[in-house]
Amino acid sequence: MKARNGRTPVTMQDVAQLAGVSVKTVSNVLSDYPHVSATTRERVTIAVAELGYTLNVSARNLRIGRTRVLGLAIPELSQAYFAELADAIIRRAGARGYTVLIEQTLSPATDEIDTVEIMRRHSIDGLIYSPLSMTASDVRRLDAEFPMVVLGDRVRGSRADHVTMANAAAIRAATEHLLGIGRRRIAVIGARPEGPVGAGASRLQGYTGALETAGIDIDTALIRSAALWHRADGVRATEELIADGTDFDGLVCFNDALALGAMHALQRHGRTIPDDVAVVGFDDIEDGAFATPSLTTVSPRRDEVAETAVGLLVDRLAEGSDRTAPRHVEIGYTMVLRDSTATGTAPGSE
Amino acid sequence: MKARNGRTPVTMQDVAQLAGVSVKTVSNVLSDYPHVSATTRERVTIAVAELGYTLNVSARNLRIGRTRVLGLAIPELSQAYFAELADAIIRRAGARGYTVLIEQTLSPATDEIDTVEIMRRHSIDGLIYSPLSMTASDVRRLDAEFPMVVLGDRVRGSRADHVTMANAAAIRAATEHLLGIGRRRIAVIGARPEGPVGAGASRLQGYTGALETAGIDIDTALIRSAALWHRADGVRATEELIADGTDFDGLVCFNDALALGAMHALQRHGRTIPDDVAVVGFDDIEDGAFATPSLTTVSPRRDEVAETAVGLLVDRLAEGSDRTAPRHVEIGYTMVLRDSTATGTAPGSE
DNA sequence: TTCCTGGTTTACATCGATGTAAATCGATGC
DNA sequence: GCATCGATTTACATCGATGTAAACCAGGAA
Repeated sequence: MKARNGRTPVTMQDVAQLAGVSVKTVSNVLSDYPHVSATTRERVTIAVAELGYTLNVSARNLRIGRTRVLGLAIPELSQAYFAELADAIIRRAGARGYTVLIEQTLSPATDEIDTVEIMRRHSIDGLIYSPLSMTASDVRRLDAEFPMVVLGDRVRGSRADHVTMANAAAIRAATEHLLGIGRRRIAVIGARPEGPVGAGASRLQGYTGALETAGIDIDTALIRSAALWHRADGVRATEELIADGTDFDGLVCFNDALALGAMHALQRHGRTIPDDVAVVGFDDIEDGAFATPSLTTVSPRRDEVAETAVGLLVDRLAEGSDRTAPRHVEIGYTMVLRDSTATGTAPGSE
Repeated sequence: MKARNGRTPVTMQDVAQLAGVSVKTVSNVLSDYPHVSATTRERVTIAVAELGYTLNVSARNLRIGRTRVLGLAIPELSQAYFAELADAIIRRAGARGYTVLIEQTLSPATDEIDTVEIMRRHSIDGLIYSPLSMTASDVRRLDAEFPMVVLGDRVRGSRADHVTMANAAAIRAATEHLLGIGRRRIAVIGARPEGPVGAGASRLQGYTGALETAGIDIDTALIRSAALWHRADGVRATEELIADGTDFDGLVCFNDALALGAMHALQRHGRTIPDDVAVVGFDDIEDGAFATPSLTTVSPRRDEVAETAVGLLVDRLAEGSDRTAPRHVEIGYTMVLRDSTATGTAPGSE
């Protein structure tokens, strides 16, 4: 049992032996315990280097009870918004000494299984959960007694912390921007077929609210649903809008992917943006800035969301207080004006 | 010590006690050991449910010596190619019972530190490493005696498995496609300022090779470098090309982000795609399909790369054989023809 | 010289699970 | 009735680290 085949199962035991000290002293050196003599510290350091010793994290995790790993559950990484969000979260978490384990909830395999359970199995310290839209089982998940931050809409009565976005206000501002440049027949893409839940519902409220305030009647022919908020859904909805002969000169999309899909479809059908149709999106993903024309959008301040989410979670983990009341932070938004709603000037100017 | 504050540190011990069996029996039930009587199994199952017991993964990891977590080190998730790759890898890994821990190597924080060391600290079973371009320290990393699959270019003499792409051949095909539609002044964006290393070098070879075969002289004014292969770099290079007064009617970009940035810049400067300049990219990210005009590109078969990488790694972990020789798989490519190189017809047709 | 003090170092128990090998048990075969 | 066999179940050691508390040790005060 002593002779190993190929791997290097060097333990603190081995290091201690080589350095001629106790295991605990090795541990002390490695964890920067202050009261270690310079001589000892050096002997241990050398022994560590010589043996190529690496700490066994599983052992430490077991002993300490923490893993310094955060889980991140998002619908799918291939959507730019989530990729950029994950990027931001990984960076923030890294800055605080945490690594991130990602689980995609939109995967067919994960579909039926409780994500939280899966993630827990990997002994994460806490979870950041960004549900696409809240389903019954999501709500159940949120009730779990587990350090968790939920992104998106708030679920009342849950024990989790929440970081929400000003969905309604932001889409309202976007809609008002279109009204402000003189558009009156404003279509909207992204309503949820399954009804008034989650981000889709709040965003729709923003749209209708803006129109009502402006004294414009809601035309249901202008309200289009989209199942997944992917580019292809934007194309589909826009083509239906065109095929139906619906007249529109403005388009509010509930995310940038839909908007980019919509722009693609519009241009394929010979409509000029923004002259024939002015388009606004939501999310401020990088693609939008480089699309032709560049896309006006609402930035939900992704970095601020990431920072807040990680902050809330890490705070909660650090505190000895297990039972702090759930906290809720709402992040603001910023309008990002670009060519897809530019007035007067040609799309080439900036 | 027995009364806990808020958490639930239910252990197998507790379950065993409640079910009136030994700890090992509980373990047996949970790990589906076949020789357990139905009665016992049920008693244990009930006790587990009643106490809300969850396995302590750290403990199991320590005992077993494996964590079922794979590390994935990529430059940055916010780049669509890597996001889509990560998506694919997470799915494949999930299908084989592994979760994925992501580390971004392009982060300023990680910059100086050895990624492999960081990741190891998190007790992953293996690592999939996708370096942006090979640096000296990268090569050192590859020498680590640790189950690892490297994506991209091959490093000779490394102990790691490699999954490479047909970089040169693919870009050659892309260039030949432009030649095929009659372009003769073909610019290229993506050469590396730091010299002939990695993917950039192979891809440049493909470009020059195609031109040479076609009997066209290489004009160095047409070869533009880009540091990061982001959209902004594509914009910059293109604008320099235009500002310099360089004449060109075709453009090969070493990835789609560069190409999308280039298209943006071209259109801003009033050039029509593909009539004035035909553009091809590389990666087949989703954005390309929805850009205006849609982008012709080379698909490096991301899913196949992901499947192969995960497969190689998992195989290696499963095998008892510690010292299999490093394996190398080269994945093919597929040309994806779209409007940015369409001939004759207007960009609106398909 | 003896006691005290505070910095160093160490022995030992422990985190929560699983592998090993042996004990237990009921039924079968002679 | 007793040995045997396979299915169940269990006691115990063990994975590799860290917390606790006690031992050790050198220098200064008494």
